[in-house]
Amino acid sequence: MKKITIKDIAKKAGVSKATVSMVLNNYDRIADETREKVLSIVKEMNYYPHESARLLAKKKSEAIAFVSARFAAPFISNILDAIEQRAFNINKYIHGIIPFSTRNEKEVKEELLRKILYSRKADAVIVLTLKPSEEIIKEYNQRKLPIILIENEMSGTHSIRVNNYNGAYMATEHLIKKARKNICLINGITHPPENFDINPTAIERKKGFEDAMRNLNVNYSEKNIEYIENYTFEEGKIALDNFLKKIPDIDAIFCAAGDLVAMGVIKRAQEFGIKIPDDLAIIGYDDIMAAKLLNPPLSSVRQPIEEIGKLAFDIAVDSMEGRLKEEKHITIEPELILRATT
Amino acid sequence: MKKITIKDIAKKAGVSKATVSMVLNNYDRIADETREKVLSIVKEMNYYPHESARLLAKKKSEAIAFVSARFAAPFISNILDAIEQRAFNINKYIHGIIPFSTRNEKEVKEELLRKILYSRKADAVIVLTLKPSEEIIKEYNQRKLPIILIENEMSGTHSIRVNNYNGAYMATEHLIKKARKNICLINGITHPPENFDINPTAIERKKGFEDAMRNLNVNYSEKNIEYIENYTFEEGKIALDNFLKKIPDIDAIFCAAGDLVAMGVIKRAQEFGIKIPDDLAIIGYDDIMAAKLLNPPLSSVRQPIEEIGKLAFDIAVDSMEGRLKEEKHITIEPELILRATT
DNA sequence: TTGTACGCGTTATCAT
DNA sequence: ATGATAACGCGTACAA
Repeated sequence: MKKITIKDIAKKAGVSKATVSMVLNNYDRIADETREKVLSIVKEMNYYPHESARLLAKKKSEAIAFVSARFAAPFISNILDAIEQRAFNINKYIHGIIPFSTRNEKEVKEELLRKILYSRKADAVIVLTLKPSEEIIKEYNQRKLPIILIENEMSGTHSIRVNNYNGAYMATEHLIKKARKNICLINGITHPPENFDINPTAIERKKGFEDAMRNLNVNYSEKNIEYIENYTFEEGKIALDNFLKKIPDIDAIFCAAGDLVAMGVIKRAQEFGIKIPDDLAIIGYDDIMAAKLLNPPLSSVRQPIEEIGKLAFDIAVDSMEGRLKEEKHITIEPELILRATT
Repeated sequence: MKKITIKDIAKKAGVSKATVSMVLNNYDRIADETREKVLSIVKEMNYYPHESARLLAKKKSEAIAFVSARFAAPFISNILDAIEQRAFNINKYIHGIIPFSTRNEKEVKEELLRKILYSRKADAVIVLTLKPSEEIIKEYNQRKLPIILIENEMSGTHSIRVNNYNGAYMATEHLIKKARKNICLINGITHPPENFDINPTAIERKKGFEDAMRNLNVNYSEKNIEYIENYTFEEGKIALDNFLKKIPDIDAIFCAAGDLVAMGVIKRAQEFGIKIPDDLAIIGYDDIMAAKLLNPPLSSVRQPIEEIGKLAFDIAVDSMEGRLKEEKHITIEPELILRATT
C-alpha cells in the first residue's frame, strides 16, 4: 500500500509542495480558496506529515527529556506525572516528554546527557535529583540546550529546589515538642559507594534533623540513624528491626526516606503490637497519596509536587521558546502535614 | 557552535559517510583498522547521529505507542510501568514507549489512532481498554502496523484479555460462601453516554457478579449496584452513602471498580464506625500496591499486571520484527487474594 | 505561489 | 574483502 506524502497531496490539489506545507503550518499568505481545497484533500486522503521528516526539516525534536535515576520511588513518578499533567493542560509537548533513566552510575549519566544533547533527541532537559558535571553543563550551554535541575542548583542551569533542610527541621522539631525523647532518623544514604551519585536531599535532610536536635538540646548519636538505599517498603521494616535492637526505648521516627519506607515501619510496628502514636510517633516524607488513606493516617512533610512539575515544565518551555533571558533559580518551602501518627 | 555531522567524522577520518555509517551500525564489511579509527574520532568529537535523520533514513520510528483513556487510575499507569519495565529488562525500545491518551471520546480516539498510523510516530501500537473501530483496524492492517489490544479482542489484532467474568464470579462467590446476605456491587458504568467509549471490563464483571448471585440463589436487584465514572477514592465514599440509604442491612460489597474506590468505601465505613469485615465485608479489584498495606489489608482480585505488560510488549516487538505470523489472542486468569476485609 | 536547496543519515550499487 | 558514490526518505523555508 503506497504511503501518502506531501507530494501526492500537492499533485492532487494542483499546487506545489510548498503550498501544502504552508497551509498545514497555518501561514496566512495562502488564498482561502487554495487553502480549502488543500485541506479537503488532506482530510480525504488521511494525510499526516511524516514526523521524522518534519522534525528533521524543522531542526527540532519537539520533545523534553526527563532524566532521573531508576527507582520505583513514588516521588519520581509523581514529578513526571505533574510535568505531563502540565503539558496536557497547556496543550504543548503533550507526547513529547521522554523519560530517561540512569542507573545511578555517574558514567551512565554523563553518557546519557551527552547523547540527548548531541543526537538532538530533545529541545530541553529536566534533570531530577542527579547532578550533572560542570563539563556537561558547559557543553549544554555551548549548544544552547536549556537544562533544568530539580533538587540541585548550579550556574549555567535553571533550578528548582525544595527546602529539604527546613522540611527535616520542622518535622524533627515537632517530634521534640511532642516530648519524644528517643528520636531516630531514617534517611537515604549520604555516603554512596564510589562512582555512584550522591543524593543532595539526603544530606540536607540529615543536617536539618541534626540541627533541630542540637538546637533543642536533644541527645542523639549516629546510632539514631538508619540509612537505606532503595526507598522501599521492605527497607522500612528492616530499619525498625535494627532500631529496636540498638535503641529499645525508641519513641519516634522521622522517616526522611519517604512515606513508602514509613509505611514499612508502621507495618512492622503493628506486627510487634507497638502502638502508634502512643509508643512510637512517625513522620514520613513526600505525603504520597496513600499517606492519608492509611490507618492511622500518616503525618508527613509534603513537597508541592504539582508546583515543582509545573515550574519545571514552564521554565523548559519558556527557555526553549527563547522567552527566558537569565537563569532562574527557585526555592520552594515544604509543608508539615500533621495526621494521626504524631 | 557548529554541529557535528557524519560528514565531519568522515572527513576527519579520511573515509566516506557510508563507511562511518556502516561502522556505527556494526556492519561487518569494514576492516578492523578503519573501524578503530572511525570509532576513536567519533568518541573524540562526541558525535551522535541525529535522531530524526536516522529515523527518516531507516523508515522507522523505533517507538511503540501506548494508547489509553486519561485516568489517574492506578491500573493504567501500572500497565504502562510494566511495559516500560519489560522494555528496560530486555533493553529494547527503552525510550520508545510513548503514552497517548484520549479523553474517552470516540472521535478523539479515531483521530489519534489515524495520526499515529499515518504520521509514522510508532512502529506498533498497544491499546488499553479502548476499542478501535473495524475501519481503523483495516487501515492498520493495510499499512501492516501491528496493533495490540489489552482488554478487548478483535480480529485483525493481537489481544490480551484478563478473564473479568471469572474474577467477578470468584469474588462474589466467596462473599456468598461467607454467608453474606446483602451483597452489593460497585462497578464502572456499563451504559456510557452517547459517543463515549464503553468499557468492556465493567460489563463482563457485572455479568460475573450477576451469574454468581443467580447460580447460588442469592437475591439481588439493580438496587444492589452502584455505578461510578472516574474510579476515584471519593466516589467510593459516595457509593457507600448511597447504599446505606437504599439497603440499610448491607453486609458485603464487591468493588469491581478497583481498589482505590474500595479504599474510599473503607474510609467511609470507618468514619461511621462500621466494622470491617464483621459488619461489612469488602473485596476490591486490581490488588494495587496499597491494598496489602491498608489496615485492615484489603482482599482483592489480582490482575497479573506484570505479565500483561510483558506479553503486550513482547508481542509488539515480535510483530514489529516480523517474527509473528498469525494473530495472537491470549486470555489470562485473575487470582482472588484473600486478606482481612473478608 | 513555486522551484529548489537543505537537513542528515542509510543503503543499494558500483569500483578496486 | 573493503570502501566510495549517489540516490533516497519527506518535509520546510527562502529566493525568485
